[in-house]
Parts: sequence; structure tokens; C-alpha cells
Amino acid sequence: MTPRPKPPVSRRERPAKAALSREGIVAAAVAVLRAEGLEKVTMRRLAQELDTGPASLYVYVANTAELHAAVLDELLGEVDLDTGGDGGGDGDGDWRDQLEGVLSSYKLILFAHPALARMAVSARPRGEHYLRLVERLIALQVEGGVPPERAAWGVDVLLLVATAVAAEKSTQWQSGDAESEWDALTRAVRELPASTHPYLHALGASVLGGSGTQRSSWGLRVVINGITNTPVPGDED
Amino acid sequence: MTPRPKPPVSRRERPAKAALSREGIVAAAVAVLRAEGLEKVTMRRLAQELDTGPASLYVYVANTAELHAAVLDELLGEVDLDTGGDGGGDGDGDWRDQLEGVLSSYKLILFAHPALARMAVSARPRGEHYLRLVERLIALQVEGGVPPERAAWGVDVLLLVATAVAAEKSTQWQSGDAESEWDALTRAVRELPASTHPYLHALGASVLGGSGTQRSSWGLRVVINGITNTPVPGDED
DNA sequence: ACCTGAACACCGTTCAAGT
DNA sequence: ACCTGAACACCGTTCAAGT
Repeated sequence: MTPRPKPPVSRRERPAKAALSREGIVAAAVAVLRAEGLEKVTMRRLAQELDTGPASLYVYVANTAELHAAVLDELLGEVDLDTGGDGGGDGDGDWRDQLEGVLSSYKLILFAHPALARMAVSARPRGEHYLRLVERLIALQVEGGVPPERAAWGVDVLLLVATAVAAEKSTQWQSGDAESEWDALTRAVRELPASTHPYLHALGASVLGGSGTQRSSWGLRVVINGITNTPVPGDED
Repeated sequence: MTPRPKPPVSRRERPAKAALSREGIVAAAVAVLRAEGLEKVTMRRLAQELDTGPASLYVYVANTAELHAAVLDELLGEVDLDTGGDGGGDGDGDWRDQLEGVLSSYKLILFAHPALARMAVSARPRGEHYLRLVERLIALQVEGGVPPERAAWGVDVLLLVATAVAAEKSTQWQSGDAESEWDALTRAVRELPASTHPYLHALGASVLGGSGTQRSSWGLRVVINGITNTPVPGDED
């Protein structure tokens, strides 16, 4: 709680006054992200971190949004593409489990960075690590028997759900008053008159985003099952 | 393109110097939202609109996030809960169509307000209009034969997808250079080597969020079909 | 080319002081 | 109680000027 001023991040990575470069800027951004969160990854703060003025960064980076996107792609390099399923070397675990595994690895990264997940929902990344992930997700589906075009549509929904779940859950734990907020919601929903809101009255606040992990993995399975059961306009399964 | 200063929104609704109130603040916020977008719905701007200082608003509203949430719930009052299906009076159109109809009405509102959709992904609303929508979505599922508890979990995923699709699509059209951005992405994906990215190479950029309406309604059907095919931990269908 | 100081046009939120 | 002026501590981005 003591708000004493923090020292600049990672003095070691910046020995003297290194020349500016896109890579350097992104690296500094990742460092600040890890240490203090995306809110602090601002042009002004980064400039300070790199011993220059904010204007200088605009030579290498178009704007803040582009910078944040680059940061996300950097982190996406850590997604484990070969997890899930039987985990053995011959790689024929159930493709659904593997799909879930990869997406869980993706979610884990976003869980650690709420604000990044939020960003990813609206501004779809397109960096190399992201494309690698997309390729893998399509491959797993096709190996599982999903027609390629449907798999291509499917990857959109899969990533959408995984990203949105991360964006949602993460902000839930973030605000300190999570406990009392939840109590308040529970009470409010339970007090809804059964006459106008029979289901909410009966089911209670558990409706609105309950127990985390279980629900979110159910959500992924819903999408996977949905994909295998829903032909796109061109195919008939 | 001429950036001449805009006059205050809706001079008529604010005849003299009305007393402050939560309702008044939210109403002013909605007016500014409609006229200039959520980015302009700031404490300072609203204070100016209401002829006072920003500090005064904090008597009625905890912070900017809470204000934005209230604005969203206000708009959600316009969701059409009885659309889709056969549209006739006896109301027994297919429940899936009705579900799609209601969610489309929800999406339409979010499409008009990109920034609001973005917000809704991470900070789930809990206002009265939102709860009405949730109740309706559960009811439609249960009428269609989905076990109540599963329907409760399902409504989460349905709203997640609808909201995220709106958040995503809307920001896509927003940036003026949408056309050239899209071309650039297409080229980049097509140029990926077939050796490392066989599927992306073959399928092209259409993978990453193609033709809008068709895809997003497919996404909703995927979730609906997924729900009917995926039992939750407690039930066996 | 690349880099920068300084400025423009904003933010959210708090707090002591007033009514 | 309710309201406010003024301040604190920030933002992104541009642009003319320098090297």
C-alpha cells in the first residue's frame, strides 16, 4: 500500500543509452507490462524508460494501440502448441483434448494480463505468433475430421470465446471488493420477484458467471461440439 | 472534416440549471454517447454539459466505469425480446430462431456503439434491462428443452459470443483504412510459406474474420447446437 | 533520416472549502 | 448534505526545429 516511487524497470537490459529500435521499444514495453501492467505501458512512460522524449517513439511505432498489439504477439510466443491430449510423443491424444489444451495455454497467458485480453477482443492480433496459433488450431480440427473451411470459421469462434472468457474473468478478480460485489449481486438476483423473473429467481446469481474453471472449460467444449454439429453454408458435414 | 466546435447536446432537455441527479447524469451521458460516441462520455465533458464541475458528479456516480455501465443498461432497454421465430402472435416459432432473433437485436445495439461493446465484454452489466434479457434467454432455452441449469450456463456463452462479435466487428469498420488494412492482411497470409503454415496458406485471410453477418450468425448457431449437445457436470441430458 | 522540446488538448479523481 | 474550484498527476499526438 505504500506508494513509494518505483525504480525504472530492468536497469540491466539498458546499459547505457542504446539506440532506439522497434525491438527495443517492444522489449521495454513487455518489461513494463510484466512489472506494472498494461495501464503503465504508455508512450510517455516508455520514453522515460528509454531516456528520450515521447515523440521519438513515433518513428518506430504508429500509435499506442499498435504498440499494445505488438506486446500481445510477443507474449503469444509462449503459448504451448503441443499440450493436452495424452501428452506422449506419438501425439494421438483425442483432438478435442488437444484443442482444449492449446486454448487453455492461450487463456493462461491472457489471464495474467487482463487489459491485454480486453484489447485482444476488439483488435484482433495478426502477428507471427498469433498466426502460428491459428494454424495449429485449424490443423487440430482438420485432423479431427472437421472440414477445412468449417475449421477456419471455427477457429474464429474458439479464439473469441477463449479471449472473452479471459477478459471477463480477469477483471472480476481484479477489483478488490470482489467478495462484497458478488454478495450484493447474489442478493439482488435472489430478490427478483418470481412473477417477472422466474428463472433468475430460482437459479440465483450463479447464473452470472459462477465458478470459473469448470464453466469456462464447458464453454470451450460447447463450441467444439457446436462446430462438429453445424455445417457452414457450403458443406453438409 | 471541418472540426468546428460542436454545440452542447440537446439544449432543449436542459432548460435552465436543473438540479443534479443520477438520472439526469445518465440521461446526459446517453445523449453525448448518441451524438459523439463513448469516448466523449467523460466526467469533465458531462460536467460541462450540466453546467457544473467534474467533482460534483461524484456525489451520484462512483466513477467513469460505473457511469458507462449505467449507460449500457439504459440502451439495453431497447432490446426486442419477442423477435425471431415465426413472428406470429401464438409465439411458437422455433426456439432457436427466437434465440437468434433476440441476440441479433442485442447485437444490433452494440454494433451501433463499439466502445460500449468492448466495455461489456470485461465488465458484465447487471442492470435491470440486462437481467430482463438474461431471464428471457434462459426461458427460451428451457422452452426448447434445455435443462434449466445448463441453460443458465448457456446464457453466459451466448452473451459472451454475441458481445465479443459486436466488439470485434465494430472496431473493424471503424478505422478508415479498413480496406487497405484488409488487403495487407490478405497478402501477408497468402505469402505465408506452405511448408510452415499449410492451412493458412491454402485458406487465405478469409480465415481471420471474413464476411460478417453470415459468420456471426453461424457462430451463434454453433453455440446453440453446442449447448444442446454438451451436458454440464450435473445432468446427462 | 532520425530525434527532440515544447506545446496542444485533453483525462480521472481528490480534497479543502464553501453553502 | 450537497456542491465546487482548484489542484495533482497524468495521458496521446503533432510539429517546428535541430543534428
